[in-house]
Amino acid sequence: MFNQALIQHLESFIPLKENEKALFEDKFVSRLVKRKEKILTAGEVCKQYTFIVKGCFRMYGVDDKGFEHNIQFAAENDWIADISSFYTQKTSQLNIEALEASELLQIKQQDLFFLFTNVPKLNRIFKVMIEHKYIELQNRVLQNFSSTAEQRYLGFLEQYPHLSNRLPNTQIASYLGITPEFLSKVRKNIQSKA
Amino acid sequence: MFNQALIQHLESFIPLKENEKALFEDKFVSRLVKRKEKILTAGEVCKQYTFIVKGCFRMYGVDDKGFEHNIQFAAENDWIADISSFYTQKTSQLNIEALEASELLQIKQQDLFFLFTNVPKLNRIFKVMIEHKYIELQNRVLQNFSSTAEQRYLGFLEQYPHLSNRLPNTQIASYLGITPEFLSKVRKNIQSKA
DNA sequence: ATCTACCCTTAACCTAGATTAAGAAATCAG
DNA sequence: CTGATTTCTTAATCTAGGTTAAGGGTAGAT
Repeated sequence: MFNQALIQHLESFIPLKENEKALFEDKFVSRLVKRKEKILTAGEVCKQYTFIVKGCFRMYGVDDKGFEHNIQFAAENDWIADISSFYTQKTSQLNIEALEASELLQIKQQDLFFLFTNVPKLNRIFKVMIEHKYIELQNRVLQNFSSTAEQRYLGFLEQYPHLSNRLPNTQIASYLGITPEFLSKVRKNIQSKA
Repeated sequence: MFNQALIQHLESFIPLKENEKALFEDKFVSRLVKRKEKILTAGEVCKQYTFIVKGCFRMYGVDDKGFEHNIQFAAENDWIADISSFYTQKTSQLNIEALEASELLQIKQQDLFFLFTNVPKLNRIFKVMIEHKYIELQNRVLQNFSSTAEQRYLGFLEQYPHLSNRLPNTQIASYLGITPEFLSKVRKNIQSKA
């Protein structure tokens, strides 16, 4: 029995025929990962495109001083991959790590390309998906520019209410580009206003 | 006679047939703009996808204190649009302004969608194009995280050598997220090292 | 060719956020 | 259930980069 979460997600874009669903069943591989387990490590090539059935991940880079910087989070019914490395097949500068014990479905590059050829409507779906990802990333750039740490934190709470009470503050701080200590100060300051 | 720059650019992805080229000729509109002229103003919907034949543009947002923040530059043989607004047809938060007197080719959303339908390979071209844009933006996010202003400036010089000696420092500062005064300090500091 | 608007730099002072340290609270794995 | 690890917070001190102001240089429009 194939996982309904993925099919439902894809059909939220365009309905699929039974034989198309069967092709997916064939190519996606189910996998369980533990908390803190990495599904991509910097220096490797990103060979899998991952759909998250259950759980939560972060994608992060490490700077020259050894500090980690979260670029994005992803949870249920979302996709995660280093798109740059996946499409260019060059080594990735990024890591993808489970923040909770998670369940996922993965497809290899060559199998995804097979599906692009044999299920043409998948091109449209993935074009729209990457457009969404692009827009999300652009909003992130915009938000980073235009705000103090407090404004960015409030923006984050608004944009990711389902994640904000699920992620440790230390991970949120890393996403916002500030230290956990300063986030603590910011939170205190917000509370004293309310 | 149709503009060769656009055709050459598109054919760098996939060769086109004569009748396909004719369709482009029909749908793209040539336009000249002066320095400082805006081709998109925040609050409007981005209705045109723009190919730059000659000249140079910046895309920027304005924060709540009235400060401008450059998100990207684009010059000859590159495309510029607020992809978010263009695809969603919601009002844009961004402005696109000519930094030099420029020559461009524009296509309206409905005409581009017409071409997507009638020249199917254009879907592939635009999928790859947006993948490139996504990768560029992700690199920008990564670079912003991982560096001091000096490192980011050096990274900018490396990544955009053709633009760095063409743009006023004040625009570069806005891209890097620092003040022109501080960029001046950074430049001085770099020189005294060399 | 020249006037005007923009651009670059310097310097003195100021603030948001980093760093370090350390204790209390929460969460995870066995 | 319990010890081990992670997480959250506070506070003192420090620094990268912002702000303001002002002079000189450069490039665009007419």
